Amino acid sequence: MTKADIHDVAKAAGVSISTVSRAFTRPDLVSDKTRRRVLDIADRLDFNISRSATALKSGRTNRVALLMNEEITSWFNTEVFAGLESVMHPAGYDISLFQHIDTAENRREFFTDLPIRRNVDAVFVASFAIDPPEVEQLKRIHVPIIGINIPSTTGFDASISIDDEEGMYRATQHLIGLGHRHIVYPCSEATDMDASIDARGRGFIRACEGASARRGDLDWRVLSVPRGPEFVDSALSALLALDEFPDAICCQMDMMAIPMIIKLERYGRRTPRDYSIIGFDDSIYAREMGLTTMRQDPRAMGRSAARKALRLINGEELDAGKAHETVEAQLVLRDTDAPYTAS
Amino acid sequence: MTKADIHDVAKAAGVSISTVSRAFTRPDLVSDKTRRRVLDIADRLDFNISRSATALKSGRTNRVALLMNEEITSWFNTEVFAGLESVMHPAGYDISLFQHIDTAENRREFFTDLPIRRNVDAVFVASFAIDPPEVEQLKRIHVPIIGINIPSTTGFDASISIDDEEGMYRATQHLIGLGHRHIVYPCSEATDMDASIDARGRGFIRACEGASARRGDLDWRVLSVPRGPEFVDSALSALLALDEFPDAICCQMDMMAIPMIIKLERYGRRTPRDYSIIGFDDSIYAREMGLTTMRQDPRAMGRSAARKALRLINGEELDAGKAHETVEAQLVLRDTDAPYTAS
DNA sequence: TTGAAAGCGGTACCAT
DNA sequence: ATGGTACCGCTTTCAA
Repeated sequence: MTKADIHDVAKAAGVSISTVSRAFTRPDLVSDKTRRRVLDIADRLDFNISRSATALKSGRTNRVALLMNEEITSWFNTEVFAGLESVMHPAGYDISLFQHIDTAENRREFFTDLPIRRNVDAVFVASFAIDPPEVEQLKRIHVPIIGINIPSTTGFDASISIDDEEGMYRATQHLIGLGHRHIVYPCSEATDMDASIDARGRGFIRACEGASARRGDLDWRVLSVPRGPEFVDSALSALLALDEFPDAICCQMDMMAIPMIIKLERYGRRTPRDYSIIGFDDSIYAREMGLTTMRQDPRAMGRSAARKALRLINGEELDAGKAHETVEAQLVLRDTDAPYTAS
Repeated sequence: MTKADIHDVAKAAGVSISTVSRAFTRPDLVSDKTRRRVLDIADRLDFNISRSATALKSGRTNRVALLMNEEITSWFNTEVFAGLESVMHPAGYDISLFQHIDTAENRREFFTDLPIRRNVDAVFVASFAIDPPEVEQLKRIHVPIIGINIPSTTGFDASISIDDEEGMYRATQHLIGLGHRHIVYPCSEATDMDASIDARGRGFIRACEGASARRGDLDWRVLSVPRGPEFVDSALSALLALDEFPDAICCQMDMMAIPMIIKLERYGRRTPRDYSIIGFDDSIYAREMGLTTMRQDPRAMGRSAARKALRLINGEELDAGKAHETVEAQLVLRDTDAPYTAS
């Protein structure tokens, strides 16, 4: 017995295939009795509407693309994915994931082949910059393009981004406000890919330059180390190589701050007794560590982006001025910051 | 100008739609010259083969389902997903994710509605137990069912699982071998869902009972605390409430071990000076923490499961005895274990 | 090597 | 409320 199709169900139920179809997709157009019988028989026959057929007929694909810079396994990317999924899945969409749109080669391959062309109903771009020619190529697929944490909204139909620059500015201001005068910003080197990270560095610098101009006694510096699995150790050794250990450390992200706290403890440096440290993200273990940090909520961003996408797919207008959204990071005060005390 | 379809391309290239189709899917059947021209024009017209149409015609869906107990955001689930994705995506498959198949209600809903019926080419079940009636329902969709970390292979066409019981047995043996005689196993309460977790507890108990029988001087206990975001704090307070602080702590997972180390440090308990501790998973920050742990590689399991699925989808047989695989966890020695010394 | 045409499994318009 | 039917966009014989 091969799989039953719509005709088998129609026959078994003594109705036409139109009625079977309607019983599934427009139940209100079918009499109660008929609908119940049809659905019952369909269930018995293991029948279900084919998404491929529906997609073909409707001209939609019921699929969206998600472009990511690196891997989905990073905290940020996973959360974004979970947020998108929580809205798109119930709406009947699959998410087709394209990771590692990061190296020049991968990018070129993706943007010239454009494998998603005519095969997705929307495209999400998560946390990387695409340059103008790439935007142009993307637009050729003629579907909404929604950005998540993107540096420029040019070419995007909608977006939601965190204000990294302002967030890190406020984090730095917080440390300065506590009286710290020797502040270090350990970070992995800027890439032209990860705009979020770069913006954070600018926020740190702006806060420090402002404070310096106002008071003049601020000793601050950026400790830039190569990217890679060893970046924390690199930052750590750079930190320990300084003439004087800083009062305060402003971290590019929690993933820098958390191991750093653990390792500094092994060198006898304890927070907040010996130094204040602040993270960025409020990601895994931040709460357990008691890490003071700037919280962002990538899952909520994913949800918001998904809702915008659904509206655009359905041809609805986004409320004026609501297409592009910026959200602020929130300072979460915990146990790794304290007022400066001469030691 | 509306989107070009296969006819537009055919016309522009002066060939039939058959030739356009073949130029994409069976390039070898089309003359070089023709193929080049067709593909060129297709590109110019932003044309691409429709996956929906291909799927419909071929009877395949180019989609697989992934069933998860909780959320994709857990370390294990993310890694499994990444592993599956790395194989399935290049093979042309989307992964349709079904999270939270955990509560009785969600399960019932999923298994009776069976929304994936006739709409996926394979089903992956990640780290939860499905009971016999549920297996029966799943089988009604008549596609391969592949398990990842499942307690029983009954009803599955293929599977790959880690041997949690043996892994935790060896972890415990390691601590006993170091001379520790007072060992505690903090864990969150067993559920009938998460079989991995339960098996680990059994491994701990088996090791302890064995050692007790052999030598008799072992003081061991399981510290079971309610699940939830506070489970580490619950375990910690239970631990500190013991009459005597243990020599060694055997953790159900790294997510228990890592915060515990950090928090114990604040109570003056340092590892490995005051106690040994071992984790399970080798997940995030384990390396940076220097945590001695049992490593598992869920990403590799995802890849393996995906490869099995592709073979089954293509009607190939799996090598005899290779359908169901069990892998061992690996002991990773780092800095949180040391021989027992009277203190 | 290429073209014509019959479906794949539905949807939705038009009748009744 | 229900049925008949053209068609969605491609794949694949079968012929030429």
